Amino acid sequence: MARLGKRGRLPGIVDVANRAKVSPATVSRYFNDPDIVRYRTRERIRKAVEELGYVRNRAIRSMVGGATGCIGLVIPTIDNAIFSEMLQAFSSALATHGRTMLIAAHGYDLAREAVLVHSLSEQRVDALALIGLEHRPETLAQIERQGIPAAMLWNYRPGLNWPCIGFDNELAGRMAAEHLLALGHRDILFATGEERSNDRAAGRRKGALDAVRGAGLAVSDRRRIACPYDIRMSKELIARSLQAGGRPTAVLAGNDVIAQGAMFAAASLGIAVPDDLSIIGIGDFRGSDAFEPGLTTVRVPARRIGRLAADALVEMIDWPEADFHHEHCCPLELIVRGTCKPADTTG
Amino acid sequence: MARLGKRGRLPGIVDVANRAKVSPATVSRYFNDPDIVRYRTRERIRKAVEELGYVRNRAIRSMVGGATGCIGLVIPTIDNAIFSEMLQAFSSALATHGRTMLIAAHGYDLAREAVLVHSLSEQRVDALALIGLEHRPETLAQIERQGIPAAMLWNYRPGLNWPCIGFDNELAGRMAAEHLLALGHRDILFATGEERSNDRAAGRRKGALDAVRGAGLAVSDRRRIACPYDIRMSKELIARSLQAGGRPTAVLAGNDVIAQGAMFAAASLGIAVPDDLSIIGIGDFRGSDAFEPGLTTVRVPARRIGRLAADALVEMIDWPEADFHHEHCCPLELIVRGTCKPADTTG
DNA sequence: AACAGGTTTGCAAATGTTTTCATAACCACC
DNA sequence: GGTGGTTATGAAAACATTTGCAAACCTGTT
Repeated sequence: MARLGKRGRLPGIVDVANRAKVSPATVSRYFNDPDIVRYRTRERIRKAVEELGYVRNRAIRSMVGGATGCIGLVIPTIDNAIFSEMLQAFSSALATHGRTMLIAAHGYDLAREAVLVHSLSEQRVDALALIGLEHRPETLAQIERQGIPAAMLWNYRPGLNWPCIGFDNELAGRMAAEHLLALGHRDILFATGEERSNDRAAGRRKGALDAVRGAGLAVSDRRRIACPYDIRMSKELIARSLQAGGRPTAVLAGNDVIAQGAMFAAASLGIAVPDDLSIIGIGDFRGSDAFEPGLTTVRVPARRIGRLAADALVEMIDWPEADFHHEHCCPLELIVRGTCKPADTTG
Repeated sequence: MARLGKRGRLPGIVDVANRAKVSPATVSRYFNDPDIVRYRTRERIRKAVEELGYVRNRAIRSMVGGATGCIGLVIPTIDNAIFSEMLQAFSSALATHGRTMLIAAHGYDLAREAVLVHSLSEQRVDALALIGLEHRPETLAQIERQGIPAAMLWNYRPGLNWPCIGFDNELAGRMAAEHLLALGHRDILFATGEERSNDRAAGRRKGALDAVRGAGLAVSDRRRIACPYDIRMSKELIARSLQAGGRPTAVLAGNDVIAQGAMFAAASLGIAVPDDLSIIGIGDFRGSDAFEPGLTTVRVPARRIGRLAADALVEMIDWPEADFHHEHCCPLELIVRGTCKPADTTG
């Protein structure tokens, strides 16, 4: 099917070797361990490479048991403010290690995730990063069987037997809830993310609900809605909920996009934030600080996770014997800005 | 340096062949062109593959002139709302063709772009997509020498001798300006993107400025600012400009992020939009419609570009002889929402 | 001039897959 | 059972690189 096409035969390592009057072996060493080849020889090779426009084939190294320099990332979706911050950090950290990022998105479908992992195995990625802790058994089996170093990102649970770099999503939910409780809010609308194939959203909801229940409060079903990851849809859903009689005094949003939707919902209904309604988010996305008023939120260390994950995976590739225990639970931080104020307790 | 590590020897095609009592050639055919192998044989191979957990090595195919199934995308930054929409579309369109996306970000640095293209060549990507029309000569030379099918995305200029799929950035700027002019605005603040290594931002500014100058208006330097791609910084820059005496009646933002910054700047200064200030953006990012009021903007077909680009590249890979002339100038659309109203011409 | 010790280099085998060409198996029909 | 024409399979070469081992080459010392 795939034909050779226009690209005539590209120069190979032997072409370079011939031109530089050395053996292919030496050219190989020139690339992989330059220090062991003599300066004079090195210069000759450099020149030959330049004249021929030789580009070495890294893909092929997988044959000889070598590394391809590609690291795979399997992600629910690219089109997501907070993931893309992490992505950017991950990819640039990888670049500093001379690696490239192979990316595949499954659209919050764990069955598809399994096929993506398989497909990335076919490319012989040197390592693999997955989002979340919840995966199909065949996905995990595949990774183990292939012996690919892998890490799970974004979510954290102690005592997992996989490297994992993330934060405690339950804690995030709890922190948001506790802030609201501390401000005296007793009637809170929980607008959390959809939980299909998404253990992060589920964790946050659980944490938030546990906190308010722990405070002895009941949460009616009317006060719990699941929002998609989309400002406009969140806005509509929340607006509808806010219009139904008996308005809550606060909204706890599963992430900042939902929180932003909540702010616009309030604006569209003429509800003043924070005077008539408090709103808290989770994430602290870029731009959340620019809102008017600035969004109060729980900051998630997205860039940090990306960077740590890249470093950890590269370490696992370079020292396969060493048995690192990569388990980072990154700290969360409550960022108080302008969208929450004490509940009116005069009622 | 790179050791074999824990992954003991993985089963290869000959292991499968032995177990299935066929030759490696047949196993190869089983994967690449199943129809030509007899059903009974196919079944035997299927079983052997399953029992051994064999995963074929696509990376190695590059050796035999085959395709790796990887398509490279070189992008200024991943962490950008509008690119990530395009990215998502590109990657899922690629997935439907059974390809994976190798991604590399250069941070608006064309020198780094050149090294990324080289590094992607080393991975033997089957095709390459670049953002924008402006690139280092060595970048282009590299691509041509390697004979890699390539396309330039996002920007469009007719008569380029590279495949290109994008839209007319000058036109986008002009459309925005003309909308404002048609509403009677004569004093406009131009808050466009930074132009270092960014021909898209430059084009938009030029188009906008040409339009107002064509209408016989002069634009003072005070009315032109360059904003980074960041809501908060845009907000600050624009707020500062708005506070300097003689407030404009409208802001033309180089993209929706800047426009959103402008909206918050106005909000922070107590300036009513659109009553006291009109704002128009370019992009129509996800969420721009949720703002209060909804952002008037020029819609850029990000997802369409991603999809078309993926299709075009795959076509170029599959039929290397065919001389397609891939040149798509995607249409723009003015989306009128609530942030612009006629200028108060009573003054 | 010979030698020791270390540094550079070349040879050749090995790697996992595809592909061309030739051969073997199969099928339908006489 | 033989024949001709497909169709399915196998053998072997080719692909671009790495690497263990051994040979060649230096540099300085006796």
